[in-house]
Amino acid sequence: MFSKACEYGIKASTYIALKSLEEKRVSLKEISSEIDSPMAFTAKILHQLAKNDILVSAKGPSGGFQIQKDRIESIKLADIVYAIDGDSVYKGCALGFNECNANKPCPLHDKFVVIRDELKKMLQNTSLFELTEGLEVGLTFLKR
Amino acid sequence: MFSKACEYGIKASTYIALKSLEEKRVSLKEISSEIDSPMAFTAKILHQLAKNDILVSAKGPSGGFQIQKDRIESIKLADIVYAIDGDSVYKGCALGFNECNANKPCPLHDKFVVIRDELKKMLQNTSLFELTEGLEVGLTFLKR
DNA sequence: ATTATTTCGGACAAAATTATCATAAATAAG
DNA sequence: CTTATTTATGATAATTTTGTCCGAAATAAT
Repeated sequence: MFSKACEYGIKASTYIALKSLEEKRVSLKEISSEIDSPMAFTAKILHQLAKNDILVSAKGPSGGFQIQKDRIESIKLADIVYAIDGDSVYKGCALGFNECNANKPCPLHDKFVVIRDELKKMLQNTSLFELTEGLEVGLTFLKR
Repeated sequence: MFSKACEYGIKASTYIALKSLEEKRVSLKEISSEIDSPMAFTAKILHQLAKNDILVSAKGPSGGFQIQKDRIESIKLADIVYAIDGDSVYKGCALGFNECNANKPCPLHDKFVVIRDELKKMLQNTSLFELTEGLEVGLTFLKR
């Protein structure tokens, strides 16, 4: 469904959001340990998320990553997915056409668009804050 | 969403179904040309679908692939996807956990399950016959 | 029977994705 | 100012997926 990069991106962002809620900046080391992801690979993804203005990075001792507290509720999963995987999730054709639309649809188009749009809606409506809620009370997990 | 292999598998099966409706067997060459897919790679996928009892293959001159006419309506997309991609589409976690369930869910689990189940239902309810219908009347396409 | 055609099946190759490593750049702290 | 720490960045490697090649096996037609 999502690329590994995107999976790590969402997990990392969620963890960073959780810590940012209590004004804490977190290091790459802590992040990749807490979400159980390869450190160097995660670094690249975080860098990309920073470039896309989703999180803020700081170099040097006591540096790390953080999300502006007042944006944790307005940053949606769709923003993260878009920053990493682009719009493939939203525009992609089930059968792999570069273009596929009502005008010249693949045989699965109509049925697939319904699912794809639901996914899109879900990602656009789900904020980082929502994802932190379950984590905070130990109801959901970022690693097994 | 689906692997390339799966995309080709669905397209190929749909084309074979279309031809099988008029009692015609089709060659690999014709198939890969009609769905615009790499021939040798498509061969492997077709072979796998044959092994999984979704289509029938025949060697030798005038050989090729075919689907039993009376099964075109009962073979669902879910069968094809399962034969090629396994159950990852149905059991996969949005954030990549090997296991992810209500008991120990990832932060996105509840919202994702809704989408995943819709996809599952759609695939289980869509037959090859349905996909051929639009093709026959030139409303849908297998290549652009 | 021989031959031409077509799928079968394994080895191999290319491309894309995922992951690692090493070094540079920034910066906080002493 | 120096040092230790941490992110930034590009090169490289491993893995997975996608795709190719070629000979084997089957079989229809001559």
